[in-house]
Amino acid sequence: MEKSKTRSGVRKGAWTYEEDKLLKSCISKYGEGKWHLVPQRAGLNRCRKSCRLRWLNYLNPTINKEILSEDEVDMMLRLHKLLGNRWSLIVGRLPGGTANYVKNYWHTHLQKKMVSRKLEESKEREKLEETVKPHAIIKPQPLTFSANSPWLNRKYINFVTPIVAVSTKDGTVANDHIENTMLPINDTDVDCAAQPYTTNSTMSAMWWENLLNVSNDKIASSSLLQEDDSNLEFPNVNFLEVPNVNYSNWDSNLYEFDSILDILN
DNA sequence: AAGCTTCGCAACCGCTCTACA
DNA sequence: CTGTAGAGCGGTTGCGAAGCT
Repeated sequence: MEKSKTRSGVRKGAWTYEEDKLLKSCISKYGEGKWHLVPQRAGLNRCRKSCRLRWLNYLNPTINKEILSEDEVDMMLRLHKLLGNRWSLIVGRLPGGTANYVKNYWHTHLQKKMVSRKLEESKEREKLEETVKPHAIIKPQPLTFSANSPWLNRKYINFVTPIVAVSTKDGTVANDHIENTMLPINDTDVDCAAQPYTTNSTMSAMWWENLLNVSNDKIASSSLLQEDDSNLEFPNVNFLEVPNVNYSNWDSNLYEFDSILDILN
């Protein structure tokens, strides 16, 4: 650090006891803030930034100069994970600290800790990957039908009953979707495959058989089908829309997010 | 004991944000 | 809307103390 003066003649470098005394008495007299006036008021040959920094990082009596406890260090790690290098926000949760102190502490103590922790984690992950073979996951696949499929051809499924009431977002039922409509297997999951609704148990069993035997090239996701009608191998199929989406969970998630922000602010 | 290296922290710098004319 | 000044923040620097050889 240069102990010389700047071009404008303002002093730089370490603060002397006398300078500290002048700054302290100035702040106690006029209070914090209006830093551009502080050098003049205090009779200091320092820039306003330097005065502010000296007060906030060193002279302010609210600063807690004790060594951080384990809990506080743990809190700092968590907050840093959450907020990144936003020291002013982090220090807001660590009473008595200063942003500069927290920043310094992070760079000198915790950064290494974090690096070594990450290294350990990646080693453990590598070990796991060596010993544990990944499972082949068999996911249920949605089913598509060809236009000639007997399941959807009226001459074969004339016994199939009204197939399904197609809900609209406002909850009304569109009766003109009766032909070739399909019930989702589970009406809470719009991504699931559609199953023709039939009162005939043999037909139902055959449908399931068909589902299990279907070749991969016949598989398409229902979401894809919904995105673009041109992809429909079977364009007349209508899928149930979720009639009333329950946003209560979303609301509660938003509430939790707000709570986090409240804590941080 | 002397010289060198490492570490911790105070302080500076440059940039962004905000308020106001 | 734009320009300007003050305030604040995060990155970086460099001094001095502590530790090591």
